[in-house]
Amino acid sequence: MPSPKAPKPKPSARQQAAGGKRVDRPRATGRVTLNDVAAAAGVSPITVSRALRGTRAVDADLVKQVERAARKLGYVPDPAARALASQVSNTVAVLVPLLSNTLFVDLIEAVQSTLMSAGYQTLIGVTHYNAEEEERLLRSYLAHRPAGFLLTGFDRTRASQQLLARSGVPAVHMMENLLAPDTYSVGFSQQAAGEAITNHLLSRKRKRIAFVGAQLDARVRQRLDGYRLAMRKAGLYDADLELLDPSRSSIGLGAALFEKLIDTHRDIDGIFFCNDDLAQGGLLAALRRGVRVPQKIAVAGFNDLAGSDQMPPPLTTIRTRRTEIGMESANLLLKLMRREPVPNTAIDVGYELVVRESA
Amino acid sequence: MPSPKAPKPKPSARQQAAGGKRVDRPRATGRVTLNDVAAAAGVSPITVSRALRGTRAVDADLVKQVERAARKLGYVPDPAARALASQVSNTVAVLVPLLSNTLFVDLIEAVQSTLMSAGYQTLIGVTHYNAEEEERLLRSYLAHRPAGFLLTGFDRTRASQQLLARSGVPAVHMMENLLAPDTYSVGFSQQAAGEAITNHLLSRKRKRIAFVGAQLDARVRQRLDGYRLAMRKAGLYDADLELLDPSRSSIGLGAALFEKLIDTHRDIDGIFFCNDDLAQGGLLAALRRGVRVPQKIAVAGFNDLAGSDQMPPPLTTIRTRRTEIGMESANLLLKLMRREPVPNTAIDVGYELVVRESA
DNA sequence: CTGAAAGCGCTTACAG
DNA sequence: CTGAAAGCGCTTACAG
Repeated sequence: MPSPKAPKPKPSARQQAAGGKRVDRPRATGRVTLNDVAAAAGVSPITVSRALRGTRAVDADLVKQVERAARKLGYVPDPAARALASQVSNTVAVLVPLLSNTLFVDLIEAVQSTLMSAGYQTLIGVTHYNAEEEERLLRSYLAHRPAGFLLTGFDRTRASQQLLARSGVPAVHMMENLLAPDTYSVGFSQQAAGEAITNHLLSRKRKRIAFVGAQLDARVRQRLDGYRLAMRKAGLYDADLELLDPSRSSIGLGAALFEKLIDTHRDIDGIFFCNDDLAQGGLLAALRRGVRVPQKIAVAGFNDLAGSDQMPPPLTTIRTRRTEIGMESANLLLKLMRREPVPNTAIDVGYELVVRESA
Repeated sequence: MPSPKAPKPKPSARQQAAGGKRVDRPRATGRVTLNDVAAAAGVSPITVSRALRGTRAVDADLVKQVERAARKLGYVPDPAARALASQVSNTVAVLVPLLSNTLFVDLIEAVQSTLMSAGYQTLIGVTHYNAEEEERLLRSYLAHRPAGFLLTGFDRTRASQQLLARSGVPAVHMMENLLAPDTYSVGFSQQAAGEAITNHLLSRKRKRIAFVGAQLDARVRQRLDGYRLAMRKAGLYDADLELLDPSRSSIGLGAALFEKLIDTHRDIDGIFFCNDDLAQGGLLAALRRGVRVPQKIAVAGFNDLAGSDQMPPPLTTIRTRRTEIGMESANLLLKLMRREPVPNTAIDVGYELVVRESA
């Protein structure tokens, strides 16, 4: 019986190793690596790493040498190796409720172009206005060691909040503002904007102004708060004038809600739709039903989406600065990721009342 | 003078090592690793790796043991480590021309949900209909060792094509079909669809049918080809009836082009807009100008986008199966990534003529 | 069916 | 300002 403790062939392997580089088990990838660049430039790999990233002082001549070698060899850093070694990727995760609302598309386009020029990738996650789905996405993205998060709004699960806090990954919240320690946001007061557009309808001598809302997410509810405030201040608030539907906002839904409203409330003389797609549907339904806008009913929307200026009649609305919010959010996040000092924790970009013919 | 060759303190470090685990230079990450799970389950790390991935046969009991340990410890695999070791990430890059056309948003939503349930991440790149931009994105994504590519259409730079071919990364082309070896696509014949909607206008007794196109990308040109074919077959083709504008498609542009067209061509009795947003703008402009649709001019669009069914009058159009294309493309790519046999290299999902009141 | 060793391509932490 | 060594957390390629 051969002893299981018989000497292993290891010593000979060591002898081979002593003779030069071991060549067994090579996992050739064909990729140009930092080592290749280092060899070509005649420096050590760490110097290449530092020269290319510019994180630490490297002799200017060496930097040039390294850059030349890297360019010549067509070197492209490996993000996976980088992420593994440094424990942080170059990926920023952006979480939005929906892609079918052009509002968020504008936001994303701005974010993506700003982050891309700074060398970051963007991972887009769609939460469908669902806090549980958001939590799931957060968990999955956290495994990728994102460099930062760009989130929409503030209402998320307790677990999501803890996940974010514990991870230490910098995050910026878009579209709303909230003053709280270690909380960064770029947006505007949804409530103030809701109040402003309601006040505009009031200034047009309207007394029976309805609020039509769909989706009913946090931001819609804040606009509703603004509407209530304005109506109460005018002494005209009537809970019966609120038509709230949790379904997804769309042109078709706007048309349906408009018809429902005018069939049940014959005295209405103004409508504030919480989003432009609803308002567009309302305008088209009014046209079909022969309801004159703004003479019989003044109509206002929110967000100033594509097509609102072409409606019959052109829609009065609140223009939100999505592109600006996207850019500012990305820039703020960039600073946080680089651990640079940040002046404001809540940037208010404001909004704009756009008066057209519908109100 | 102390000798520079004095014995280093290393031996003592080695003695320490002999007494247990070396603890110098630990880079604590706090992360639960494969090793932790292996220790808890009482197996080797490779067994954990195999048990969790299900790639190779592992004893059923061991698998359960490992899964229990992983769950208990809250183990989440590290994608960066995985990508580095296996030379392939779990990321699929999706390249679309634009996000502001809901067509592509529908496509992305379908793709993302299909891929996510299969454990893949989606990286979305926007090319802005620019082949150079696409090439840049391709290069940057290739560095991430994507598991697969989902591309829009077929017209890209020569360099992009070579990049793709050399990378060996599987790719599926969406929205069009092309029969070529090692080329996978899910879409429909843009030309046939363009011909079909033109034929529909012809069936409505229209003789002076204009084609209004914007963007003028490959797919729009194919629809134009279909229009020309139908008009020629009917003996009614007139190059003067084509209004082509390279700017980005929008409702506003559609309105402007409609007005330009009717001001210069008083005999037109039908218009095929290459995209629904243009057609919607045209319909709204017709309303403003008092041009009756379809009595005076029949109007048709393409894609069946949101709002087309609410237009005054509802728009006749071609419904494209974006969600189906997205799902089928993702499923096809999934098979290619798993190196499973693939039956068809070009899946035609067809299209649908939706007749409403505008034509 | 299971495992010990090596390696993927970088960066960190020290040291000088 | 520059570098040698170790390590990030996995999987591949062998071996049994």
